[in-house]
Amino acid sequence: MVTDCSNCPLRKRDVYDTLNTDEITFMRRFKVGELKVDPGTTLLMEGSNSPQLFTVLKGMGLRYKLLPNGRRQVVNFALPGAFLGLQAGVMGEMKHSVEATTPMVLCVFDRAELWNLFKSEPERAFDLTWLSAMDEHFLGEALASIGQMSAMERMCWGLLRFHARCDDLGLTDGDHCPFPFRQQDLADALGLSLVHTNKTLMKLRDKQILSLEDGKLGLHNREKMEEMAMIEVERLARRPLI
Amino acid sequence: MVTDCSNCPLRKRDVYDTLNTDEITFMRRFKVGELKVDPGTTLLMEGSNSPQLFTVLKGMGLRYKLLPNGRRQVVNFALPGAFLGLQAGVMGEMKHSVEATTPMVLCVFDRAELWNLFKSEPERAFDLTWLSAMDEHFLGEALASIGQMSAMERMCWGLLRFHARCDDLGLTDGDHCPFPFRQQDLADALGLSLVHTNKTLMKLRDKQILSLEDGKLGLHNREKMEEMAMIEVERLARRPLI
DNA sequence: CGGAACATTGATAGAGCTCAAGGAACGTGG
DNA sequence: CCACGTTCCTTGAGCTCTATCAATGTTCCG
Repeated sequence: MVTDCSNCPLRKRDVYDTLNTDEITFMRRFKVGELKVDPGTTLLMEGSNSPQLFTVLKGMGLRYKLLPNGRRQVVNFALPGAFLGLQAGVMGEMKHSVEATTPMVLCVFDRAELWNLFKSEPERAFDLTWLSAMDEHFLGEALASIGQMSAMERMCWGLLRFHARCDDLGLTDGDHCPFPFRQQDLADALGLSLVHTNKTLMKLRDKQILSLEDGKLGLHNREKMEEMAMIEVERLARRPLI
Repeated sequence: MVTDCSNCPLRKRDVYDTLNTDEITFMRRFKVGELKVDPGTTLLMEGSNSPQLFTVLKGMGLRYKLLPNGRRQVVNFALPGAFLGLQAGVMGEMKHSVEATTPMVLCVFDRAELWNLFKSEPERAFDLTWLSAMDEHFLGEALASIGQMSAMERMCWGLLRFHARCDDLGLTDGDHCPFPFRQQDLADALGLSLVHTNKTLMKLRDKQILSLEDGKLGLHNREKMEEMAMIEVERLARRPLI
């Protein structure tokens, strides 16, 4: 049973822009199907030129780059609402891979239609650029964190950001949000070793600042974390959804 | 004397797409003027909502983020052909600052016209998204380098990338290319301390791998550098120019 | 000449890495 | 139902890479 765009579960959230009838009609045509994948599935591969673009409907995944020396950099987390494959869409080649961490459900779009979107749906095209600029913003912030902050600061930054993103999506329950990733994934995202990631988490647990177990992350002292991460978590007014 | 779009000095380079007459007409209307600035001038400020967008015609600058603790992360170098201000254009706020390092000449565009560009010039809109995706690609690579590589590897990566970019623009002279930045800038770009940046450069100089003096960077053993940086420098076929 | 900006170099310390080992949870097959 | 392998988390020890501190050198300019 495929979800219809007019009934998109994501779009009901406040953070997402609403669409008029014509726009929904276009999206319905643009969408060619739905894809359900198991954990561990590679959705897009670095260097490949996928004929398909995706929007995450449910579940979580990882965007990452593999280095020739075997190391891995997690470039971002893929949460519901994320648009995957834009690089292949405009540049002809993915610059990172995307892998499912949990079971996922994705809207599938035909890449060949992307050009029509730019030609006949300038609002959607604008939204796409918005999403791209947003990804760029996030990457810039990640770069600044990894380049300039200590392990403890990075950890607070990363988990605060993740929690805030979940909050926008209505996935939080009080201080808690889902966190289906391994410590190794977190380490690869923050540019830390697994061991040091574990020890840093332990310190934060000992201080009752956070909890992380059974795939649940709990932030019990966000003020302290924001202080260490040197950020104030801004809440997004709205964001587009493709 | 303002450069006319039909006579754009950048567009003559092979790497840039060519435009037809209609497209040039639009660009001419989109372009509202030219700006010359001295070294040190801040072109765009993080958090601001600039009414203007720029394309770099001549000169070089830095894109950077300042952290509350006073540290700075250089997010990218701004070279001729770079489009500045897209974040403010689509998201309403710059997420990093841009500063001139050398004297610069910039094409100035009216941000209010950006929406018209999306509505009436889908090819240009597509190009804009291309540029945004390219920036995202670069940031992802930088993140992987800073997150996963040693100081020596990062240094080789950064300088190779910079040199290759200059090469695309025809700014190289044999192994040499301009490098008007301070070691502190390089340090802030690579997430290293100034002292360690200096020592790493010294090692590479001692090994005759590179030279860096009088604002000129020389790569004398690119093979070795590529080996350390774990990259192969790909040459871009073409890229759009706004 | 004095000061500012930038590059260079040595000494020291510490944050974070690697190596190594053990524990907990879980699924599979005998 | 238990043994065993696998995956992930945890912890200790030692070491190294890189940061920080401090000082000196160089160039340029007012």
